[in-house]
Amino acid sequence: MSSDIRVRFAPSPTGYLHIGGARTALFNWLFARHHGGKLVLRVEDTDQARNTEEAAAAIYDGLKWLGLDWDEGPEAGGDFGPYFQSERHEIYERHLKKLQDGGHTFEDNGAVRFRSPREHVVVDDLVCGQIDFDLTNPETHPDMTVRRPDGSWIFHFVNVVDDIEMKISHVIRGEDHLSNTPKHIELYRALGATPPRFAHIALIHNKDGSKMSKRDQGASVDYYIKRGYLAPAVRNYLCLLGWSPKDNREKLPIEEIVRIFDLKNVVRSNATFDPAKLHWLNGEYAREVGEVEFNSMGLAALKAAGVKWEEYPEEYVRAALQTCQGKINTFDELPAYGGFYFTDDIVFNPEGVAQHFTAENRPRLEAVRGAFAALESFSAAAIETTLKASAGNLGVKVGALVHPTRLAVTGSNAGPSLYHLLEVLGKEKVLARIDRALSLFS
RNA sequence: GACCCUAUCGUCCAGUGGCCUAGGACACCGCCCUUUCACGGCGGCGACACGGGUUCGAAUCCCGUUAGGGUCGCCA
Repeated sequence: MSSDIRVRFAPSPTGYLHIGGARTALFNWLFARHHGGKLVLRVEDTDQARNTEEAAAAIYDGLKWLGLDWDEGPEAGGDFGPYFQSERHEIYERHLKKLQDGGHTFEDNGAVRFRSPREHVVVDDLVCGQIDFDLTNPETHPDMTVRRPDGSWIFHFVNVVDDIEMKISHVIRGEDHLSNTPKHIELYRALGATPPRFAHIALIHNKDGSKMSKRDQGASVDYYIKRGYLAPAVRNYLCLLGWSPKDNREKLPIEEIVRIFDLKNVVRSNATFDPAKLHWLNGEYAREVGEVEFNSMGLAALKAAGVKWEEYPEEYVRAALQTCQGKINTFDELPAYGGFYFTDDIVFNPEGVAQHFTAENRPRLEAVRGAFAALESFSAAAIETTLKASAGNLGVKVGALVHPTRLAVTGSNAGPSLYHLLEVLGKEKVLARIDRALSLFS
């Protein structure tokens, strides 16, 4: 399906993809994909920063990770390039000439400024509705500069020129640009162009209500990549920030969101980023990913935490990780959750020790050890049967044996299914760990 | 300060004049399930910022106030 709909994401190369920018890119992407239009990626590097390519690469990485592919732009090419503003001087020059020829500019200390027509401008925003701006007063709405004395360009101008040249039909961007829009519209008109449709989406805030900025933890997409979040989960969560399917569904496949996405359903008020909800959503996705993906994500997280799983047999590693799936929400929780599989140097939880390594429990753990030692097949089923039989013999609840045993073998009060974890660990290791734990009893 | 946007549970969303004693999700708290922790199930806590209108009837419409956010750059 072809369409004249063309949208763009136009970040400046800051070296990382801001979560708010990601959401803006996402909404542009959804809009483009929904309508069968095109998404253009344009790098706004008018400042001609040194390492533009490198800094921009970080943004590509973030977009790619989120699965937001662009149809035109860096790495993709296209008929409306170049896609770096620093390479578009001639184009800006041409439009400036047009502006000057039309008598829309004046010089001010070497800078070129655009003379506002001084009228009311109505912005008909797809999200915010019709807004009437009164630009008649130069005191409150000064004429904007278009070009500096040193020849470099001002954002507003190049932004508008590029959108004209790239035939952008819809500008979907952050609400922080809403107040600038009437000025942009004046520029479009002075350049003889029809303004695109605008859609300003509300900003994303921190818990304390402040605008999310680079300083804030979790403000960069990279943060979630490093912490082992799943891209579909982060993307799904971002969709929910300012948009909803209107039927109370929270977890939706991206294909479904593309299908039903509509700017009409975009909320007008600011949203607060809620890490807890993302954490939950990620867990929902982590529970349903395939074994292969779960394990590879898990191994990456273990490696990042310095856990040396490479020294263990492949089958052991695979089985160990599988006992953890369904239990953790994000992969950065894995080292603490299942790290005991990959070291014999168990660190015991102090509260657990005080609670379970008691004089009363000593003979119980010894009994468990004895029963395990006598086991032919060290399978989860056999272990369970044995442990329950031991509890029966001792006249105690199963829990009275489970807790000390778990603590002795893993050092923790919580973890994967005890029976399965013991099976994975194997008889030899289990007995050795119980012996060591026994020596720690008060 | 001027201009603009916004205003429903702590948070994210439903709700567009009567179906609302306001619904869902996250978080939190109970109970159940259970070898732990999770998951899951059940239940609880919890909001229409305030004041005026309009209307037979307002969370929903209008005005004002307050609050939050944004923009007013030779930053992007």
